Amino acid sequence: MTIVVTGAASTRPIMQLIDLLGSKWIMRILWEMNSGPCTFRELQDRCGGISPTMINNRMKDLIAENLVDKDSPNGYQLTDLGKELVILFSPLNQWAEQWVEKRGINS
Amino acid sequence: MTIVVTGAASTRPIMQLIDLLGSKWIMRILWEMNSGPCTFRELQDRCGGISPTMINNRMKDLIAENLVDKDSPNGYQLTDLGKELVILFSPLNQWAEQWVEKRGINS
DNA sequence: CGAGCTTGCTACATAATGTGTAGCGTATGA
DNA sequence: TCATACGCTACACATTATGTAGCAAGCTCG
Repeated sequence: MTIVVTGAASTRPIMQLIDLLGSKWIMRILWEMNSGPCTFRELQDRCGGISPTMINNRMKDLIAENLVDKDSPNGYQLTDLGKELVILFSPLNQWAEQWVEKRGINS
Repeated sequence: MTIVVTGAASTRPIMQLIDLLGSKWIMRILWEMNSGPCTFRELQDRCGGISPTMINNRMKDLIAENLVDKDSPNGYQLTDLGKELVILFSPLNQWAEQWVEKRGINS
């Protein structure tokens, strides 16, 4: 068996997460929601005018995954679990800085 | 620490990264490549039979972004920069474990 | 040499997914 | 009552991914 990675591929949590995060707009939405609760339409703006169809579908997904909450009086907001996830993005933020620097030379 | 969202959205490094990682298959490919250099077709297998068109396009992207290297005698492999990025995924791995646990209760 | 294998990769028809825009029904405030 | 903002839907159009077939180049082995 060549798969030494740990466990069976498609059922592993990380694979599910990768699938989720790999859906278009999901990471962007999570990132934008980190700056606080917001309405449907404000979220649309924060994401640069993404279509309402998309917002709606993605929010359904995120709610189903327990990363976002809708019942609050403030509109949509991250759940605690969601917040924990987004916090893990910040090393990516730092990495991205140096990535763009190193890349910026040719582009 | 709070992630301060300032500046023009689309030009910020993190946004570029989010765009990249949000492309279908990119995270999966990066993750799979972490278990070592491999050929085009083996990578296809690791990713569960993804289409060659997709592999080819994504590898072009990853090479252009300086995350993957093709000229090695071993086929495709992560660059140092690529390795650094994939390392940042491991907290996600841990998070995913408890996410699936907590989610499993209601579903 | 030459048959058989694997390699990276392309072509292209079909299916899936995302976009853009208009607008509905409800709430809220003036 | 009228205007405005809300969450959300409908739907035609565009973009992107999939699946399958197959090519040209490079082994390897008799």
